[in-house]
Amino acid sequence: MPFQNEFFKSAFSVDNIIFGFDSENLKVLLIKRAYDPFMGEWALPGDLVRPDEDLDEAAFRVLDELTGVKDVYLDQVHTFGGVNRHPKGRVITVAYYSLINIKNVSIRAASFADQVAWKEIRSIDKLAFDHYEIMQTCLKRLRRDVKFRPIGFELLPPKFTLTELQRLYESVLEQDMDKRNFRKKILSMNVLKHLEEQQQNVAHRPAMLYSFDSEKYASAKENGFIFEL
Amino acid sequence: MPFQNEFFKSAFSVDNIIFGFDSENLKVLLIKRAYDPFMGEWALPGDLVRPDEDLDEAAFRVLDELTGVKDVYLDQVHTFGGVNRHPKGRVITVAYYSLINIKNVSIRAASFADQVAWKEIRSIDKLAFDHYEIMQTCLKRLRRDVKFRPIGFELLPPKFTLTELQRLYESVLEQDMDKRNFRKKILSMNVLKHLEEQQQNVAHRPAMLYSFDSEKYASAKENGFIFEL
DNA sequence: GCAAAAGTGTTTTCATTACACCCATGT
DNA sequence: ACATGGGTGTAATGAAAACACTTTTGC
Repeated sequence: MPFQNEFFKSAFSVDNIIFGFDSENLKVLLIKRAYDPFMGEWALPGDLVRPDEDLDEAAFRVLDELTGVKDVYLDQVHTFGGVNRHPKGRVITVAYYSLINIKNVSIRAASFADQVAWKEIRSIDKLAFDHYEIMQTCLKRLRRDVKFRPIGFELLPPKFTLTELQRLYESVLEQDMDKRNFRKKILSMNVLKHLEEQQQNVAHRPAMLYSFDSEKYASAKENGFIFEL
Repeated sequence: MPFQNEFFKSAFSVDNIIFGFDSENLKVLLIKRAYDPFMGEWALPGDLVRPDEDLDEAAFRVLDELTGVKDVYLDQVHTFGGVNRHPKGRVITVAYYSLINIKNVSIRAASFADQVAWKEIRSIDKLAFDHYEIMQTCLKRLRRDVKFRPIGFELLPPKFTLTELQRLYESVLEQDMDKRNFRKKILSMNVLKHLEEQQQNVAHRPAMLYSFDSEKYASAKENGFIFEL
């Protein structure tokens, strides 16, 4: 299998679908493109992978440049390689999705973007390149993953109420859930730490705060426990 | 995001994990490499993606060249892009897995391989490049998918007995199942066609033959039915 | 005192598991 | 007649779903 030059006329990129949650709706971070092609249109943040960079590294770099956050949940989803997906040449792109707490982040325009903004998922109906398809694929993946892994917590602040957690799941899965059953189930999993702390300044009975207990989760998983919502 | 030349010094390939089942064990199709690097070692079949070829096309092509079969189940799994995964340059590879009926296939050596052979999964402990890791990732994926989609049938001949189907699931999932419960469940899904035909020449009561009924499955799926084993 | 969300158990329904014997065929 | 795998039902258990009222706070 000798290497021929024609095979080296291609490039690869990563594109990030960065999900966030604002206590109401599931959102995704988009950029307005500053260059052709698709100048002025909304697109997923992404970049070409550098020659000395692993794929995951590239995805983390894009995320960091845009949001300043590191150490977040990030997972590869799918690689899109249609011959004509990029008008300027053969570029295959590896799609990643990440989950971040929207409040920890002050987004900043990067070199490749005029504007950066959180957009409600449901309001998006087109994006540059094949990015709309990529977003839908990642959304589908998120919906599947969130039921089988405790990743929802990544979208919330460290301390949260059970109702916030429920709203998050309802928003991601686009289905309502029963309050009592939700609590029963999530608490029975024994992955939450019940804090001795309440909400402040709310015009109703204040809710107790919880945090995700990664130690409990790790040891439960050791014993064959499977998170499933 | 201008295109710079240094980004075009890389190549991408596809690698196929081709699963088969011989009524006993889960197997995977491997090649013995005819060229350096890793000449003489067992590896996954794969090839560089051609400039005018979609990723999926490339995966189908590799499969076809090796086995002569088309129209089989094939799914993208993950993209491996470590900087040094290929000793001769930057090559990222997109891994696919496919499921084929081992008896329909007469494997043939391809240009890039001396030998081609079905190897029992459990007997494999190393492969060229990062192919062992790739195989493990695909195996994990197969084990997950097979529980949620009716893909197991792809590994069997068109007509099969319920026991064969059960052995397949046991072999893929590496766990024994109860005969009565397995039958009850798979039959209650209503995706099998009960044929008026039996096994021949077996030294025991002949089993009834079944086939997968893709029409029943399609219409059940329309109505929100979810296959789950 | 009223609005707003928090918190809390029981019953019903359904799916999963565990389990043992007779049947049809080839040799 | 014996060895081999084929084929069948029921009872017990546990998980999921449905469902309504009291509590605490801010205004």
